[in-house]
Amino acid sequence: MQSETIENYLKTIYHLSTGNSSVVSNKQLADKLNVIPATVTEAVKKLHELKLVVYEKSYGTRLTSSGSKMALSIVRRHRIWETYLAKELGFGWDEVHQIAEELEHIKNDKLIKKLSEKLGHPNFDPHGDPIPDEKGKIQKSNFIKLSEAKTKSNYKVMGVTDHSTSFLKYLEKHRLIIGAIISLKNIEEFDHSILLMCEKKEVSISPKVAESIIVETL
Amino acid sequence: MQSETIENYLKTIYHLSTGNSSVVSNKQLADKLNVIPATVTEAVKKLHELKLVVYEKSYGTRLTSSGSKMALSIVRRHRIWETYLAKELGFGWDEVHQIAEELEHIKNDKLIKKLSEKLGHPNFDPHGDPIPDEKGKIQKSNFIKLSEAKTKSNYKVMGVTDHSTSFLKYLEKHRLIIGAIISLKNIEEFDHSILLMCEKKEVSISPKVAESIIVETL
DNA sequence: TTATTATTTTTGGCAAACCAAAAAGATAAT
DNA sequence: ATTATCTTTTTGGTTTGCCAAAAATAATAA
Repeated sequence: MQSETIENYLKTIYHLSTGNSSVVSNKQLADKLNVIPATVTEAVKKLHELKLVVYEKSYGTRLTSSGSKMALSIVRRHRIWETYLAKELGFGWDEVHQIAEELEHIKNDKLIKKLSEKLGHPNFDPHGDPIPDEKGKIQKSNFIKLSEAKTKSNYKVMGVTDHSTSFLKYLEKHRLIIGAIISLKNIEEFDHSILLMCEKKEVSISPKVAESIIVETL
Repeated sequence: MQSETIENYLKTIYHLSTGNSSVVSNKQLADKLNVIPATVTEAVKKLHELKLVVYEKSYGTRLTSSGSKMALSIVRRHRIWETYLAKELGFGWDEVHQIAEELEHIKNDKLIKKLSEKLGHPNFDPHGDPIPDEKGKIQKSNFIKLSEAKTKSNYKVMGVTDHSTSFLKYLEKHRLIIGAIISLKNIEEFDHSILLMCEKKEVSISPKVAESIIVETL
């Protein structure tokens, strides 16, 4: 099995199994990898033989510890590159993912070490996702999208994922700028719009807007 | 045909056809690419269909203008990366080639543009090889091979044409590194070996070695 | 529970990139 | 010019990663 294929499977299994159940179905993998389920069946069998996953027929697939270790190293490479592209080369947050999808497959430990060093060993990438360290350890992030926030909690605005001028102008108007402290008052049941306090003023924002604001839990 | 395979063929044809005849044999390609000649026959037929080369049975292969354009763009990517790895990340000149072999296949014009910009649009890589510009134009140099140098003249080491790690290590040992000033003392009549002074030490090198060192006349 | 739907697996097939061995063609040596 | 040698091409075969269609299994709904 080609190393790039293995890496893409492991990475995808990793992403699908964090958050939800640690067992991933063939259908889920097929959808993410843009192949048909039959192809996945073949692949996970091979990965099982390589002891990178545990695959149980008609049940699902989960990473072994060595598969998990490998997945974390790919995620590390991906996020280090994303950070590097953004910080050192001035790429926008929306451009870095696609390029990092290719760069992540270059296996050269020294290269990643040098990149990380130059960046001052960052723990989070430009999207706020945590970067696993050399040993695969992940620093837990307290950055979330405002759309995932809970009522009666306080947050600090850390960034946006939509850089359009109109969106930034909108935020400016409501003082929802980087560093602003906000307090979440209510989430409407029927449309998930959010009512919050920002600089002693009440602001109501749509779920679409909340999706594009990154906040830190205080 | 996979784009990475195409790129490796085009690049290799390009390297083999500059300097010598512009027509490259299957054997030459097979040796460089570590495949058997039969594999090359198949590949060049396909490249011919793609109009990237002109392949004539039992004669050889040469690049078309579109194949040449593509080859130059790959060479550009390779040499930009080599320069970047050396200058920005502090890799040694003997390490950069191997890593660039992988990085060169990432096709993203903006990425190469940004790297080149950050380096101040260099015209030569750490080995002294010229970097084609965006249009494929190569800055011509008046560099010569050390094997063509004359006695009692001074030269500056500008590059090499053999990028093997063992060769670069050999040069490193004798301080025959980029920028080194050498003074040619004598050329042996019977075997054309060269005696030179480099950093106040006498060094004797074989014609084979001299063939792979590029120098500038001072 | 039985029918319907969704998922998974099996089977047979395809294209890419390679190899080994044999046949054909070109080159060089005597 | 006629071997001998080297290079090229052909032929048949492999592996990898994929797909399509059908069969088997599991999950869901009536």
